[in-house]
Amino acid sequence: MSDFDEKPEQKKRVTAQMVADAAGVSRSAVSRAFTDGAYLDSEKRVRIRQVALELGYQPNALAAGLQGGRSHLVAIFVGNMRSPYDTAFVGHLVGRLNALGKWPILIDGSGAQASTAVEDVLRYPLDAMILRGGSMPEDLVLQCAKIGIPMISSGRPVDIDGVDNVCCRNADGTRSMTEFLIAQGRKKFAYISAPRAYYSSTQRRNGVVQALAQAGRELMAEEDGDFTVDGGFDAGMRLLSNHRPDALICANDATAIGALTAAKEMGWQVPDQIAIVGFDDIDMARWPSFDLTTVMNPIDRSVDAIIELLNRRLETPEKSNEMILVKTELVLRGTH
Amino acid sequence: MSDFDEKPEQKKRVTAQMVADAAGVSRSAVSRAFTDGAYLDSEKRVRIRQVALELGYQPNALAAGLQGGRSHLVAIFVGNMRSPYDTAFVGHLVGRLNALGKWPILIDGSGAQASTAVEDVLRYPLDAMILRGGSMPEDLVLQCAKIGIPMISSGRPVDIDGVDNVCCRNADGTRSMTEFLIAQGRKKFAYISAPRAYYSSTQRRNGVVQALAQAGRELMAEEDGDFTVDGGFDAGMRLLSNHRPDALICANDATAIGALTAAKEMGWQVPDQIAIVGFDDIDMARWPSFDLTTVMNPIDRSVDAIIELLNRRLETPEKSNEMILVKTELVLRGTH
DNA sequence: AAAGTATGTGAACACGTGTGCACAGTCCGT
DNA sequence: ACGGACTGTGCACACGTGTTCACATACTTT
Repeated sequence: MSDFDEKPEQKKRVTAQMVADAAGVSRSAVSRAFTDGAYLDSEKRVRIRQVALELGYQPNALAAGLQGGRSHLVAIFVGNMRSPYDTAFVGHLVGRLNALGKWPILIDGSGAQASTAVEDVLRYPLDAMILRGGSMPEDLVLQCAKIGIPMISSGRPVDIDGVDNVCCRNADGTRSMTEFLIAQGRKKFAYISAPRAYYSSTQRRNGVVQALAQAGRELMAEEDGDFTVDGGFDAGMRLLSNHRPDALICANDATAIGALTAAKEMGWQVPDQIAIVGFDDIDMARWPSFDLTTVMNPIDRSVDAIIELLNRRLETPEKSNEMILVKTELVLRGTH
Repeated sequence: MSDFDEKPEQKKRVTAQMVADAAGVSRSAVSRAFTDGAYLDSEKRVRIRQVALELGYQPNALAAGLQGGRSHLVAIFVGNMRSPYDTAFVGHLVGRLNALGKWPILIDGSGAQASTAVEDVLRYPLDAMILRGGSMPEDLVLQCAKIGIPMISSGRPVDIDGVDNVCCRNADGTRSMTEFLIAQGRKKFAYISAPRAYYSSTQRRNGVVQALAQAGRELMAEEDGDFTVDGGFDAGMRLLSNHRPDALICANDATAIGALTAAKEMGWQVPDQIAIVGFDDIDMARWPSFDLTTVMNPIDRSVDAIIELLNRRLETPEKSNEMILVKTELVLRGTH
């Protein structure tokens, strides 16, 4: 019947005490073997780690986090998991956080249960909370701030104590794009926007209007999109049926791709009759079918900024709020 | 000088003991106020929760998880954070997990540090680990299995004890698509694949070959792509320069979109001269510029299956492995 | 009125780890 | 030879919670 015993069905997690017993040392020694900079005979350290490896031991992060230090957990609230830009953004961010030894917990901000999800995740002592686009209800932001969780918002500035911001220079981007198109000889400008709730669309529109005003011009037409390809397509159809602009600036790339498709379908020659440009420089903008001229909203630089702010905030929790503005760049392809 | 005291700079987390003191009850009562099904006077319960709300108290999930029950943490290993299909998949999955009260920790499998990241995240007592696409090194899979962490793999079957699988019927999908195209009168078939390392590409190719064999035919041409639009574009260029097929089946939608663009650029009439079809039905397949006929690889049903397997595995940890096969559907649009 | 039962609550333990503190042992300088 | 500096290690405490157990109180039954 010893066969029965041979399958211990080890379901319990291996604990430091078991390693200590197996290696003939105290539990403290095991703990020290896994903490850098702790006093421990180096030969003993390797022996302990060897035993730990054989037993499959890993320090329990829950117990360690309880200890008072950092938990290494970072929540990411992402407003729209469908948007190509946001998903690409989150992809980069996750990679960087992983490399830093931080663990990103994702919260889908588009779901109906987003508020309760945020509320519940606060049961974990988070190192930080990162907001990507979308809008987290203000009372939740305040609650996080009250609890003392560092927050970093990207894509929509949040003016609350304890919240750092990373934002791209939206107006600068569309302003220089508009100036470029004016210099190129374009005269009749139109804009496809996004709902007012999207902060960045308004900013981008401002840039266009400012550059036009500087040149003594103004928008000849305007339509409402919704940051999606379908929305851009519909808005493009409506706009190009009623007006004949020679430059169409869109609130983002998805909108521009939709509008570009609509224009081609209606028989417009791009870029001969009309320039159509977007904002963001998502992967699809580069696809040969679109070859979209656009304003780059640099993901890598924004993520760098987030990581930088995160490190600074963890270093000095009481520091004053910061806002890092990320520069845009014109990406000149085939639609201007 | 009382002003000085009024700003306590409360940085420490509120603990159950503080709530107990403030409410004039024992700490146990506070704990019970937050656990469903615990004996506690209902009037007292609401009073405690009221005090907790005012103080901003939330039970510390780290300490609670230490208690022995579930940790509610679920790791998601995602092979490629750039792929539109995978990111959409993860988006859905995150939403569903949030609604279930599980917290998804993301691991970027494409980074160089992916292995150590997986190793490190195992310090948390995870409820489960979900693999989406990509390939997690086998030794890590075995390590997870040894520790006893339930694993669910999606997109690439893993035949290891303790690993459940969700997989779409790749071969069935391309087989019925091929049969459909044959019935439609197409005769000369070509295929653009992905590297052999991608399990699903091989399966999809098999479906094509089987359907052709059934009709007494075989592939007339074949090129290697890499599951990306650029790869599909290049492969399409090469293939269509040297052959004149009337049906081109691609390993996934991104490849098909690239090939479609190449075909149009070379002056091919789609679908009159050639049918070009993909696999997955990503958002972009629906975009008006592509209007791609494809095989739907249903994300919602796959995610449903994952959630189902997760629940069953948590219910009965010792149950035998399961494999759920997800049915595909033809999506007939404009490129056939 | 006594005995039994239902209800509510506090004390104490367990979870697994990091670390301050005290102590043992070794090496060096005078 | 002796005191001091240095190195290495175990003990014990703290972290914040869920839960068992015993106990106190109120209520019902014979």
